[in-house]
Amino acid sequence: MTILSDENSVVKNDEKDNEENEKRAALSSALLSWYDQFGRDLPWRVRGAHPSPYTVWISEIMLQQTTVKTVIPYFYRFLEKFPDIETLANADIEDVLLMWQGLGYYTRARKLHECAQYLVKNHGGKFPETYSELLKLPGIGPYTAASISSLAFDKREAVVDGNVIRVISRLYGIQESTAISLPDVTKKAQNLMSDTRAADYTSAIMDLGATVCTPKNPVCNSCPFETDCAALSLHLIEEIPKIEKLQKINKIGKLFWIENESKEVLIRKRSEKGLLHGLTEFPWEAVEGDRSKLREIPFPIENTDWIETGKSVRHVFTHINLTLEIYQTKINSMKNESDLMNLKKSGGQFVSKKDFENYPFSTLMKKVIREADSDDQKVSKNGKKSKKIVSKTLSQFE
DNA sequence: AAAGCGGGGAG
DNA sequence: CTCCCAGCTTT
Repeated sequence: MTILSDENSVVKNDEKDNEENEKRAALSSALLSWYDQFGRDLPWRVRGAHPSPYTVWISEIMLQQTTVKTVIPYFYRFLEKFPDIETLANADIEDVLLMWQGLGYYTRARKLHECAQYLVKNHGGKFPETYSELLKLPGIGPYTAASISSLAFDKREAVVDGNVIRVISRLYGIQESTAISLPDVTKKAQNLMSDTRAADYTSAIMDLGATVCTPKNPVCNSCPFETDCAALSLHLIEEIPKIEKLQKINKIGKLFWIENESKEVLIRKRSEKGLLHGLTEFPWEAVEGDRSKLREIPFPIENTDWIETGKSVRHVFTHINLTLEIYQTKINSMKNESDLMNLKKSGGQFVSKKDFENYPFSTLMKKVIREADSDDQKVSKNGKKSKKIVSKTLSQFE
């Protein structure tokens, strides 16, 4: 190679870099113009100003794996009850869970509480501004660290979530046969980010993914990237990004609705580990597979009739399809004295129905309450009521 | 790197 | 029904 050609090569690369930079700047500018005109107005968003990090934080945590529409009422209620970091830090975790009930992924609420206490203890009750400091906080991962840093503090930190992965992988025509490379997407998203309007860029790319570059039926003729989108020109919009789907398992189980003579119902607290940990529930047991694997009545109470109500509740988790058949019984303090003692010893307690509102139930248990608490019995196909007594003695217990 | 973790609404 | 939404933590 001659010196001349080396110089040419360098010049060529510079020109190429300049072209790339201009291209990115043009895309970024187009995105921001689109946002100025079509961006959404959201409760946690302040046009022309930056929301507080607390506001951003609460909304971002709530929005994880759920939808804007679902979050909005929770957001208002939560901020009214816990208006700032210190109030949240001093709150009882049970009250935080109560505000969270029905929103799912309850670890988020626990980490929220934990993080507030951490901030009070270690950061003077204020949020740090940098990505790396934010990343150290409980419950805050790469996405939320970037979102707080950019939205509240206008730092140039690119968020990467499902929306961004979709927009970026389509724009650049990333069509991996396996999983999308997160570092690759992050780098491209970071490059695309505006130098001057970091916060607005974050809002803009999220809005684009949510309203235009949607998973199904994207509105490409309204997209600021229409003429630049690789996936669109390749006719691969519906194929990108490629998502692998996971296998679901079916579970069947029984749930036991036990009332005492005061019409109070037995509840208990779930263990602190695993699914729905720490939430309130009625006793239930489920197994994988079909109902032949179920134990008759795994809940040992003497001298009582268990009633198969014919009612059942079906609930779908991310990775489990669950069906619970509801069994009922009534016990009283005279006939079931030792049972009552055992139930209390194992963590059960009787609570009146109107006090249910003071306990954090999952949506699954709320379904149970709606079903079990209705007086009408389910009528089976042959017109007969399916309610029947299924067990009378302890001999059928294990 | 993979699995676990909720709930809801759109199509 | 299926898909997937402003992800994080644990193993």
